[in-house]
Amino acid sequence: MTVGKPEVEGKVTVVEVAKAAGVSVSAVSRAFNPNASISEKLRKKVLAAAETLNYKPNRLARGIKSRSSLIGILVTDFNNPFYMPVLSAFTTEIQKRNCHSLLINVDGDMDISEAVELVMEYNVDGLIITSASLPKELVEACRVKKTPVTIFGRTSSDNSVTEISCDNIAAGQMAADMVLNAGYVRPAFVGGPVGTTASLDRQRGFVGQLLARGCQTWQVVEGGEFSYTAGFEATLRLYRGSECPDAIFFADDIMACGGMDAIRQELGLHIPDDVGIVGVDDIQLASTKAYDLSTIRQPYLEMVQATINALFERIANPEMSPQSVTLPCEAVSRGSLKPVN
Amino acid sequence: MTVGKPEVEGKVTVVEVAKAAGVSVSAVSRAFNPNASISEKLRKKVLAAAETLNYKPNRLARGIKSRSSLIGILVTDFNNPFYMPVLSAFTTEIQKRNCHSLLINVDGDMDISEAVELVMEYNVDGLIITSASLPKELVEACRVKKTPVTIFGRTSSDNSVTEISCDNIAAGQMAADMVLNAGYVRPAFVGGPVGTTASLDRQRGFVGQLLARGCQTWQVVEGGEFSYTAGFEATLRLYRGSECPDAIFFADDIMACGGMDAIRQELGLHIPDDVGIVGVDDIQLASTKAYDLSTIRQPYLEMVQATINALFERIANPEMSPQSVTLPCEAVSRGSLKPVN
DNA sequence: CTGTTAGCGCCTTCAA
DNA sequence: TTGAAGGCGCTAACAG
Repeated sequence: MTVGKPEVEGKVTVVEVAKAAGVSVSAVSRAFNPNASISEKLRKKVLAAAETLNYKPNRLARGIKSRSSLIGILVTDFNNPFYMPVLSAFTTEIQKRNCHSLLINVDGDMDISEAVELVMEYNVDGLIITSASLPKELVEACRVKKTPVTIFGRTSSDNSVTEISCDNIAAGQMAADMVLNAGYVRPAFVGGPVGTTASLDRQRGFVGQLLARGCQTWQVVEGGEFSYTAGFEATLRLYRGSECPDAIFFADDIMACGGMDAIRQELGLHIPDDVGIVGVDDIQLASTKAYDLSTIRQPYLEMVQATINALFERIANPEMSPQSVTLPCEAVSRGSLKPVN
Repeated sequence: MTVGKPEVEGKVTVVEVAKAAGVSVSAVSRAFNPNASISEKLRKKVLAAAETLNYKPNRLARGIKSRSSLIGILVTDFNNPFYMPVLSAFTTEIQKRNCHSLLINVDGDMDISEAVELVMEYNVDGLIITSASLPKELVEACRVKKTPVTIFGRTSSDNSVTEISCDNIAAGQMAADMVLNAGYVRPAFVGGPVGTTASLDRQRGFVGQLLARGCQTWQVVEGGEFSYTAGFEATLRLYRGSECPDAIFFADDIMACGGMDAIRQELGLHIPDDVGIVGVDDIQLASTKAYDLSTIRQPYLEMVQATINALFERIANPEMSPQSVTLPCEAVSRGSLKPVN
């Protein structure tokens, strides 16, 4: 009825292809399954027929019994620019493996538990959770359902679920070294969401290293969340106190950017001469001339790779036990710290 | 066998629930379908049984015959921060309607056509495409399959598919007015990806209004893509020429930020005194103190709403004809332009 | 309003 | 290796 591919009116299913190719439906099914036993000749014939009919297997129907080829991605912090390239990398990697991403936004009224139950309704082959931990009973539920889960950017004590993150304690230590090496003497730490292991570990590493190197004049304030505004306001609060720091380590870059703007625009201080700044992540913004932010880079591409690898390994082999990975961070020196002389 | 919900070993399906509730499977099915005819009493009974068994309908099985409750989202420009809140809003709105997002990254080697064919394999109920147009034959394919499509952030001449965008021509005009009203006399336009209607329309509106108000001393350069780097480099190119502009209108905010950094850091000029800057979008970055960028805001939340509304209307009523919407933009004055006196 | 039954499109035993 | 047949979990006629 049209040009090119014979646009079929009705649905084209295995039955139509089988008919056209003069074979059985199971032959068609097998032709489309990589690890089914079928002769090259038959497969060719089927594929040819499928081509002319413009047949595509229905993934939903397939997913009922076997793999859905759906990977659930639960995102909890959509406002943090850090997750944009992360999400991009996840979808790319997932697509490379002929699977696709069911993206769930866990920001609003939905909580992690609901989200997990939800994706289960789609029979996802695997589940990625960004920066949030999983209640014990959900871990168990996933285990029963044999759905591999990987948590990105978070570590917990127990290893009943595979977690990929960077070494946040080392990140804090590196930040301390950068600050002290540049000659600052009254550093402060501005924390992210309270209770987040990422933020806590960075704080612990930072303070620990300050103490180890004999620095006693430090302070800590809470930011409350990973956001520009939180960094901005925490910084103002910091300078309302009596002990004004000469360097600040922010729990992440977007907070650091907020803090830098507070320092320059509201407090009228100079970076890096009056105050030195360090963040964590190395988001795109950090490398702009406007911020030129020294930071501890999270190797997010490697983290994504590791996450995907771990996930698909366990999809292929569900009996495999969870295996966590912690990747090293890297210090990136830019103009927000005085040069080391 | 455990605490709380009776963790069932085997799969729990309509059959088990029906058995437990002492009803038929169709009763169970109906209990979970909003617009099925079933007495409140029966539904209660079924729901109770389902609750104790911890039953959840299998969406894939359901999707085979009727709605999959999957909405495909095709994203072409994952690097532009503008799309982060957009994506967040899309997922939120879709989830509000008890559907979920199948996110496809069309950045890499995959093109729109492949992506569309792909989501079709998942029987998506609807399809959202961000900032890319759809080849004619795909429009037809979607029509045949009765899958509603909505294009976000783009307009084309033909109205065979519903498109939601903002008034880019008016945006360009507003930018021209802002620039001229602030007293600049040699404005330039820096374009985005060549051939994009959004960029072209902004340019057309901008230049048109300049001419209408008697300004003849303008110029146009190509940026090539919506990115920080593209804006940065196009700006340097601009100032290598003989005609140095005293104001620049960038095709979008992220380009404008790149341009601002080039102007301040590389060229040593002052904003807004030496050069005035205007962008389009009003991304988060634009309102930071570091950039404080005057811009033409795209009403992205309203655009998302309109997109979702149009999409779900057509899902509910597939015979409805496509209907495009163009929303007004809003000028946002900040420090990157001299104040109007 | 409710139950029975026949598919949806595919995969996967089971024989041949 | 191939084909025939019986599900997978759910929905949608069709009866009652």
